[in-house]
Amino acid sequence: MVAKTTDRAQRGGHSGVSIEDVALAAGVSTATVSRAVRGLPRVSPATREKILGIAEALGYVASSSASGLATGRTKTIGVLAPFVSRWFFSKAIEGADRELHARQYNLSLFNLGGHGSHRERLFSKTMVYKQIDALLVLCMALTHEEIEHLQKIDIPLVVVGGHVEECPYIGIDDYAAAATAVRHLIGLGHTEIALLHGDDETDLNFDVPRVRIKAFQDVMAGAGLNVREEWDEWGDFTVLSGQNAFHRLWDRPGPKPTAIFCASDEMAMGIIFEATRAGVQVPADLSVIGIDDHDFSEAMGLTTVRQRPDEQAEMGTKMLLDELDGIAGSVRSMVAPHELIVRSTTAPPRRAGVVTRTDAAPGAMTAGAAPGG
Amino acid sequence: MVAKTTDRAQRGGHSGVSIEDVALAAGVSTATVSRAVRGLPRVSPATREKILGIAEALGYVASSSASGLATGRTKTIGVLAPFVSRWFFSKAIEGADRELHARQYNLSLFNLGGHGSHRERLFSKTMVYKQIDALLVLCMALTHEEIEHLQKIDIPLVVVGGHVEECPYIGIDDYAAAATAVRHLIGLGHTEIALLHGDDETDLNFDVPRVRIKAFQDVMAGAGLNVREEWDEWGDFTVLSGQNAFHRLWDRPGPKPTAIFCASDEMAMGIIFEATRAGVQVPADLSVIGIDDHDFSEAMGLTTVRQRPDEQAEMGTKMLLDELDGIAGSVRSMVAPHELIVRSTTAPPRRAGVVTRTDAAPGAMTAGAAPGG
DNA sequence: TTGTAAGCGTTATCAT
DNA sequence: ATGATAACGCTTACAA
Repeated sequence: MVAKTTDRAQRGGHSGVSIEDVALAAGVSTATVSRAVRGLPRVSPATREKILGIAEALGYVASSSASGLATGRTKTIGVLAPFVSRWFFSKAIEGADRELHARQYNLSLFNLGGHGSHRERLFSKTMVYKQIDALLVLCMALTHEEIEHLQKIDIPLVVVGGHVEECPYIGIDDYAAAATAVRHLIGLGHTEIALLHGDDETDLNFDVPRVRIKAFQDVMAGAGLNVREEWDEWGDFTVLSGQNAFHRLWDRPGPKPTAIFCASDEMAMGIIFEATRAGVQVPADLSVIGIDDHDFSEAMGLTTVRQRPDEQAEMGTKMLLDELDGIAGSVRSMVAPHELIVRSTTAPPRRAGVVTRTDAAPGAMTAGAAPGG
Repeated sequence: MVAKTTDRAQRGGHSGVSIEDVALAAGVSTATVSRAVRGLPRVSPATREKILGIAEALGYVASSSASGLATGRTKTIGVLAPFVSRWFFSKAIEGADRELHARQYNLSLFNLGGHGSHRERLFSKTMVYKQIDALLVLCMALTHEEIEHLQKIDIPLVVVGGHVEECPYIGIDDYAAAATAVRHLIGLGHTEIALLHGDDETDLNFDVPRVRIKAFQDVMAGAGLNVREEWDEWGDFTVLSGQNAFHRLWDRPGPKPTAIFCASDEMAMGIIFEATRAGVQVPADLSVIGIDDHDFSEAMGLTTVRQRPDEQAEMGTKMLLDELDGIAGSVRSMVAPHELIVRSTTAPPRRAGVVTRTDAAPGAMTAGAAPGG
């Protein structure tokens, strides 16, 4: 015991008071301190109170490394994300954190960088293995190798917002959500509808964009509507890619669509900004609908299909933690709700024959939010 | 050694292969394995290669708890943030992650919830103590008690984006940045300038808003310009608060400003959306400038003063890690650069006598990005 | 109710 | 260059 202090000093002196210090001060064994501070039974109220008081006074906090080593649990769950500053991901992280925080777990963030072959990306079990008790994967495009790695690590796992083969999954029904959006446009009377999807040109496992495309095509076909090859545009879910898509669409000669379905709100905003700048009025000349209900969508009046990544991640985290708590079977796939939110970027198309670029539709605004380029 | 397997099974079986398994398979001691896998010297090339091969084959990954216990370092740094899904914070987290990832550290995220007395908020050393090697605090308003706690934890600490007494700090010169914005407006010829600041009505330690207000007042005074009491509005840095501020400003009778300086881009966007909706043209009727250079600012054409939270956090993280690497004195305060980005939401004021609500200024857009509310 | 002591998987010291 | 071995601080049977 005296030697202890000496040893510690010799080894460079890890700071902090240990369980033994508390035990000594309280005149009990470390085992009792351990039980007391963790609120376990088998400690008399008197000793518990005494120990807690001393622990508090000494500023004792258990070493997570030590208890992790002893129990085999780190009380930390990992969150794997391709981005952190994009809407879906930052919201999801926030949601996961809520649940984690409430249940005294820590959140370890692993940002892998976007999906795409050109990005540097070292994903190995080394990163996460033995550091976390469970893993929440956010809408990642994963290679087969990565998926294998993941599954070898034998910890609870759930993916939010994108399917990964063989893994439990939480997210909206992308097909239904996209179909809802397209039907809204068709219901308004549109027949000339463009698509701005979010495919990335890689071979990665990421089916969200494809599912939304499929829904678009099916609904259009189901309504007997023509899908024009040249109105099929793509982006990478960002505002900028939406802006670029607008120009590709409008700079090309030929007829223009009266509505466009965008696979994300951010791309929809890009369309709107550039449309405005080009003198194309929304929704008079062009109806725009997205998917997400981004933080800015309400302010912009964007019609969209809402989803709540925070709630999805919160639910996923809850499942993970329940599983760790011994409730086997807690982790399972689940579909999250979506909801059509009609605002003011969608309206019936102008009647045919009306000149497209001059007068505003009744009630439409004329001031500019995207001041001269 | 044979007993080992048995023990493990008895105790519930922590999975995974240990250093001893590798040592056994390689016919060397655990000490040698430890040196080999960590790339330390004093291992012959031959044995090293052999060990590495076996480790790889067995899928060995060192237990972070065990090495954490042995070394006293967790190889993870904590990031404390009041929000994660707001621009500044998500960017900062991304920046911190870059540096951390590059140097093989983990990032543990602690989301404390916004500053403000009504929010539930349990911040104690318990949260972070003995779990992290260093702490990066993101622009938090901290109570005195919290600051004390922080300082008692004797680990490297740096705060990014907001001053905390006695702590090393990295961030832009808020006074200069705000002054730059206001001078730009004045340089354009504006004299009727409103302020949308971001004060929160709490007693917390958070001086960024106050510094920006002071700069506004000083520059106005220095230019001999009048600061109107009723043009002093506040928000909480969000788009919505900017929208609300616009209405408070415009719904009141009396003269209107020709320009407004907003303490953040998001609030500036709120102003622009509502101005547009109300038929107030930007920049013809109202010039708007913000601070940040938010992701959407370029798309919106927003004039602003750019700052780079990711780089600030990256720098802060680098300092922290250098300090941990034994380079004493690495952690120190530093001012990050800012830069005026002139886009298209600022222009000279209309000349007096011109009717305010009818015709657009030459070249200004007339289409609406905020379709009929 | 409390204590004893054997792990947990590494690292680091000191021999060899 | 390599190996024994004692920490590291905590948990948890099991004994008392």
